Amino acid sequence: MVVQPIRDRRAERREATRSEILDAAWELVRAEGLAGLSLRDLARRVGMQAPSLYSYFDSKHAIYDAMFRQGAQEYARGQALIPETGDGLVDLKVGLHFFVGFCTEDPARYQLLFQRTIPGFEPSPESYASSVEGLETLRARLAGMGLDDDALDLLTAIGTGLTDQQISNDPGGDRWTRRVDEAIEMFFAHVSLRGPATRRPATIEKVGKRR
Amino acid sequence: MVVQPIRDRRAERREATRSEILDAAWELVRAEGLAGLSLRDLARRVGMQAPSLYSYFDSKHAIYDAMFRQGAQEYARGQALIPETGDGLVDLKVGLHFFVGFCTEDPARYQLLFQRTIPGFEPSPESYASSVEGLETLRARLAGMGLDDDALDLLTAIGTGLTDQQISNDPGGDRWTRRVDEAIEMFFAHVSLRGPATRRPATIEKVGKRR
DNA sequence: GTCTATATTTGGATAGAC
DNA sequence: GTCTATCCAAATATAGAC
Repeated sequence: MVVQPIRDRRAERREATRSEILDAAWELVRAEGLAGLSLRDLARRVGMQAPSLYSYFDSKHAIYDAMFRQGAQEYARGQALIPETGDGLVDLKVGLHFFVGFCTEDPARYQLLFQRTIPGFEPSPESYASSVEGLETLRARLAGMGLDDDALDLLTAIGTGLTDQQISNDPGGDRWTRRVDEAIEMFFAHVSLRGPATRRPATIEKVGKRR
Repeated sequence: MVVQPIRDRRAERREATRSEILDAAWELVRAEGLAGLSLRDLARRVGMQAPSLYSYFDSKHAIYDAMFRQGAQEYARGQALIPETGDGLVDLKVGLHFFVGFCTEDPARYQLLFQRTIPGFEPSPESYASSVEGLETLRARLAGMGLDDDALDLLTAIGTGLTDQQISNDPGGDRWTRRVDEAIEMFFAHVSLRGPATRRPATIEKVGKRR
């Protein structure tokens, strides 16, 4: 028989309020941009005065950290839920649709998780661990298809490239997201060509101009 | 015989100071991040007090705008200087090396030109025109190779993807920049396959999770 | 053109009453 | 736990003397 642990109503209440604050914070950054999060505005949204927030979070960075953690967990959970068919091409397409969709549906979250543009903010080790989880799931799946870390790097570049162009140059549209399938076909054909032992063609030297 | 225009020494001096201020602004954003540009710091770097800057620029945004214009002109000039061999594969490689090199050598400039993360800042029409120039050059070159705007969009996604991953996850390194050649080979093989009239395979539906 | 002085706003954070 | 009051710092921008 399972012993019911004693409920701590105070702790439950506190958690509920924390969660409410975080929800409001997400709303705010979606509207004002990630850097536009201010404690005054945030407090007003939940019907508090700014100093009251300090009963729930030690600092503004602590709020960012909790948001980072939430976002990373959402990503890892979504990633884990992607069905696998065994057909590499199909699985890659579904996977990239998930990634690009996840990022473009909330650019502020994308910025927080993948771009790190908040000056002075670094996720705590625990929060960072959550973010590694999603990438590891992806790495394992690719490995199952016989693809190594080099292929992973190329794939993530394609994913962030489509995402970034979509967000920067056609927000709310689908000028780049609609090319996910084509991009995966291109990638798939490419990695299908090279076996385990491959030599790379000669490299062109970098042509750059200094200011 | 060419008539020498009368030199306006005052205007020359003024232009020199403007230029000096902009140089200092670039140094500052490279060190502190694009959003970290403050008029106090900037003034101190050129031996002025903050209000004196208003003799040269109407506002902080005007400084960003001048920087945007400079960056766009550098990009357009560099783009125009890229030699063409007529060998499509080689030309694409050289072109992407230029783009990725240009972006990664100065992430703050990349952010200003291509990502638009400064809240409230939009380049003036004249400055924006400079930025379109570079992209148009690229478009024309691709057209010369028989590649349309769809191919252009895919190529820019690859370029910004490699750039973004490099800057975000391996700053100063070459984990992604060293894959430029491979990425172009992948892209080239892909666009070589489809002729002018091509049908795309069936599309996989988007799999997304809402928060 | 450059300065000092200042207005104005806004931000994060703390002290202490209740 | 929540509030008022306040501190402190930093930012852009303006006014006016020199």
